[in-house]
Amino acid sequence: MVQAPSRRDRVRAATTQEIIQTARRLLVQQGPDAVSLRAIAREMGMTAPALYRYFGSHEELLRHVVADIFTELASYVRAAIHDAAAGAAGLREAEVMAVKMIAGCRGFRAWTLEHVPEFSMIFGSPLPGLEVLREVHRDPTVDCGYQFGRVFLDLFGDLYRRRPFPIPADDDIDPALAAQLARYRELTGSDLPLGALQTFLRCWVLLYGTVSLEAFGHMRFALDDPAPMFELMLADLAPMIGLPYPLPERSG
Amino acid sequence: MVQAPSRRDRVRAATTQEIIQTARRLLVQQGPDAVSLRAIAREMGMTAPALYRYFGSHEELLRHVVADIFTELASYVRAAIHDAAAGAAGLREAEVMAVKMIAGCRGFRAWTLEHVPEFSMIFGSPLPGLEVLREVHRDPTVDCGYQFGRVFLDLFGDLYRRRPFPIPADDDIDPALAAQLARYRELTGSDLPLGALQTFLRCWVLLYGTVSLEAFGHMRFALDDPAPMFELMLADLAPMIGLPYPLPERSG
DNA sequence: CGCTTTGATTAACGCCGTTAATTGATTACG
DNA sequence: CGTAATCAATTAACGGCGTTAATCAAAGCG
Repeated sequence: MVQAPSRRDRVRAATTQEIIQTARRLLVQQGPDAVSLRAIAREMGMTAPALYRYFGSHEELLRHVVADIFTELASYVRAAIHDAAAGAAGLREAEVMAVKMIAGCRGFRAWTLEHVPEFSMIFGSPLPGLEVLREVHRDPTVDCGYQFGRVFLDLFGDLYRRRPFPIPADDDIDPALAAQLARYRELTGSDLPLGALQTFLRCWVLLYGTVSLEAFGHMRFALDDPAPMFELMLADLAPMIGLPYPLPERSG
Repeated sequence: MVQAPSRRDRVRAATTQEIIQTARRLLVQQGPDAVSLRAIAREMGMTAPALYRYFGSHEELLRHVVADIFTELASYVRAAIHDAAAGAAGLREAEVMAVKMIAGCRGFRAWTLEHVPEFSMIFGSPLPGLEVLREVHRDPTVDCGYQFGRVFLDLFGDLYRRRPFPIPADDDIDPALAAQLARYRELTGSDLPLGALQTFLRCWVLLYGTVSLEAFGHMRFALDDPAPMFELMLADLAPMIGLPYPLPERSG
C-alpha cells in the first residue's frame, strides 16, 4: 500500500520542481555553462550545499532537468498533433492521419528551434558517464525519453492500423535487426509487425537527422536557412508510410 | 612575398601541435571534461598560463582541436575511399563508383564509432559562443569543416559526372533552397547542377542522422546495436544516386 | 521540557580559466 | 663584447565551480 505523501514531502517535491525550473531558466537565458549548483542556489536565495538536500549531485540534478524537458517536449508534440487533428475534421481518414503525422514532425522541429539549448541537452552528445547508469538506477531520464518516444510510436501505430502501408515482411528483415525489433516491441507492449517498427525507426532517423543538423548548425556549411530541407525530408518520409504529400494545406 | 618561417616560428608551431595532440589524448582517455588548460599543461610538464603563449583562450585551443579532428577525419575517409577503389579494380565503372561511395559512408561511420569523443566534439552540440565567430575571425574550425565536406562533395561530383543519376530540375526546387544551393555552389567552386547539390545534402542528412544517432546512443531506447540501421540507410541512399545496392561483396 | 530530525548555513578542499607581475634565458645589435 | 630587448616560462592571485564536513536554528514530538 502506498502512503499518502505528507505535507513535508509535498513541500519537498514543490521545491524540487522549483530547482529544476530555475535550472531550465538559467539554461535558456545564459547557456549550458550557467547551470551550476551555485548559480541555481544564488538565483533561489540559497547556498549551493542546500541543494544537496534535493539532489545527490549536480549531475543528478541535470538528469532531472533532462527528464523535465523530455516531458515538456512530449506534451508539446502531443498538443500539436491534437490541434492539427481538430483542424482537420471533415477530411478523409487517410488525410487526417497525414495531417496528424506531419503536424507531429513539424511540432518536433518547431519546439526544437524554439528551445535549442534544451534540445542540445536531451539530444546532443550525452552527458559524460550517463550511459552506464541507463540500467542501474531508475533514471528519470530514461523513462521520460520512452514517454516521448511513445508519442510518435502511438501515432505511428494508429496510422498503421487504420491505413496499413507496405512494410517489409519479417523474412526480409536482417535477422540481427529483427531480434532487436522484437525486443523493442515487447518493451513497449506494441502489437505492430516488425516491419512497421523498422519503418518507424527509419522515420525517426530521418526526422532526428534533419532537425538536429538544423538545431546544431551543422548545415550552415552549405545553407543559412535549412527549412526547405525539412520539407524535403517530409516528402521523403510521407511515401514511406503511405501518406499523401504535399497535403492540401489551408495555411502556409 | 612570404617570409620563410624562422626557427622559432617552427618550434612554436611544433609546440602548438604538441598541445593539440595532448588535448586530444586527454579527450580520448579521460573525456571532454578532462580537456582543461591545467590538465594539458600538467601533462606537458608546464603550467597553465604558459599555454597562453600559443592560444588566446581555452576556447580557441578547443577550436584548433576541432580543426585537427576534422582534418584527420577527412583524410581517414579519403583513405577509405582510395583503398576501396584499389580493391575494386576490374569492376565496371558504375560499380567502382558505388564501391567508393559506400566505402566513404562506411568509413565515416567506422571512424565515428572508434572516435566517439572526437565525433561529439565536432558534430555534437556546438561549443557555446561559437556560431557568432563563424564569419568574424578566420576560424580554423570552419576551413577544416569545409575541407571535410569537400571529400564527400568531390566524390559525389565525380559520381554524377561519370554516371549522371536523376535529379530534380531547377524549376522543381524550392526557390528559397535554390538560391542557397547556388550560393553553396559558388562557395565551393562546384559545377554541379542545383538538383545534384540538393540530392547531396539529402544524402548528408541521412548519413549524419544515422551515424550521430548511433554515436550519441540516442537509438538505445530501441536498439542495442544500430548497425543494421546503417545498412538500411545505405539501401535508402544508393538508389537516390543511381547506385546498385547491395553490392556484390567480396568480404562481409 | 529535552531529544531528534530537518533544512539550511559557513568554511574549506581542490579543481577550473584567466590575469598580472616577475624571472631567466636567449637573441639582437650598437 | 656587453647591454638592451624579447621570449617563454614561472608564481601568485581572483573568482567561480562541485563537493564535503561541521555547525546551527527551528520544527516536531515523546
